[in-house]
Amino acid sequence: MAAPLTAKLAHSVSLSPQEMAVLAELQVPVRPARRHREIVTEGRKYAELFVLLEGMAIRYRVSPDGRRQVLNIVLPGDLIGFPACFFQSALFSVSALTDTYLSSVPLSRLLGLFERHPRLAALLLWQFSCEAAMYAEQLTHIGRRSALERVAHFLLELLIRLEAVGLAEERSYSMPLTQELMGDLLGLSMTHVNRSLRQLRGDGLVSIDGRSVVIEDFEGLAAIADFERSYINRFRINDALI
Amino acid sequence: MAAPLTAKLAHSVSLSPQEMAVLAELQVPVRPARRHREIVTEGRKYAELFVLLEGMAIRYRVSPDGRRQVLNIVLPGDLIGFPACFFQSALFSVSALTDTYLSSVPLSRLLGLFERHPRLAALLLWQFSCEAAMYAEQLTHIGRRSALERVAHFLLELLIRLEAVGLAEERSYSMPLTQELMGDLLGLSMTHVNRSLRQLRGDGLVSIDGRSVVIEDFEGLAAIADFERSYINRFRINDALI
DNA sequence: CGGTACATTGAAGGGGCTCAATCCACGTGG
DNA sequence: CCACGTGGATTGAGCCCCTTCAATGTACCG
Repeated sequence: MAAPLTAKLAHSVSLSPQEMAVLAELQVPVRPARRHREIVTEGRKYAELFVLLEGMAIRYRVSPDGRRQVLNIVLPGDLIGFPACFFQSALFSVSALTDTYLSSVPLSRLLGLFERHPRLAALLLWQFSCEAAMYAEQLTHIGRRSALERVAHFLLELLIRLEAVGLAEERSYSMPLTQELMGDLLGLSMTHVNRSLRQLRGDGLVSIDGRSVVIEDFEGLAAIADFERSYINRFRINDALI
Repeated sequence: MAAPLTAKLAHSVSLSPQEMAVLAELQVPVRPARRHREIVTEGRKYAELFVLLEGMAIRYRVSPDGRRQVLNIVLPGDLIGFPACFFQSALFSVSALTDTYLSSVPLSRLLGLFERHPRLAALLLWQFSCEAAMYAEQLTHIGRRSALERVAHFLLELLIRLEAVGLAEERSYSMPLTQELMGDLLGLSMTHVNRSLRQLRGDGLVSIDGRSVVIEDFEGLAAIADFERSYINRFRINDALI
């Protein structure tokens, strides 16, 4: 099993051998969670964070009347359990999209890190910030964009995020979500997600065959979605921190 | 000038005199920001957090084509600048709704706190979690609820939040947002916000006269909005932290 | 007194939803 | 090996919620 959290952080800062050792300790022991299994359950109490080592998951919330909102997708190296473990009970659930491997970090150990490894603490704060910022981004998309814009943006954002963790080729990847889940993520009905995808396909911007997605015209999609090339850079860490 | 951050945290945990002293230091010196002035500007770099001591503000984002999304409302005692100060440049702006007073906390001082006052650090992490959780909540509202539900929920949520900081009576408060801003917050057009408010007024659920809002039928609104009585408790701190 | 900010209301159109049927791939058990 | 069930994708028809555009009212302020 790789150490995706280490890899992710090493992209942004250079880690000392000691820091890498501490991070490595956060990523063991490894434990599996199978597809469709809940990793975090809304309403339950947690005193730990999880590191997603392999596979994918979604954060989501189901309202009493059954409407489901997917908040975002969790990729390898991401932390699971912020903000959940800071509350008396988790405010939303996390469910494995594929078979996954996780490690668990007790809250006490996390807080200990903050005392003893201030630089790592800053990096973890930054990771928490990324999660919060992604919710805020998603809010602007759902609140103010048309269905076609949302779908186009989603396809590009996923390409960039998957690429960053080595799960996509230059212009293609395997779609982890069903159209129904895409709808729940984008605030659309499944039917309309399908129609939007059809239009993008019809316009030659993307090819979809089963799970396989090929971005045929990045610029064309980016123009529809108002997608920034430098998407990933928006989340760059403040160098005053390190 | 009061110390609203101290007051807010003291609601959840009992603070030692020393901790209260440290918190007090975070809330000086005081500096004003007038109505409509930007406190944080998207794209700029920050190496500090702000504590909102008095007045209100909004977090928001404007897309290149002019569409604006208000993320949420900032009340006294709230921290401004998470997640902004952890990034190379702020991802969204914060603007004063009223004349406000702020204090500024350099990032280095914040990180120092994490080393020297672990319990306060945990409380600050919890505050960050609250902000992230509120974005996630807002996502589920905008993504999956009708206009009437959103407006009703907003009116109740604001009542509870304002009450918690002493800015509302038991069932009335002064509305800090224009209908246009409500629209930008709820992902609706201003026109439709107006119509939704009219319907709620027509049904006798709420009275609105100028800025003054009176919740005439809490239960009726709560039924429409699927609002939980214990809204504020959802964000209760994990007692394993303290 | 004119200007600006905000609220209000109407009319008309469309984007996205609901409901419903169909199709396809796949796995599973008889 | 086939029948069947299941999960997912696709497509059509109709409609309604919400948007856009537009006009008007009203309070406040320089």
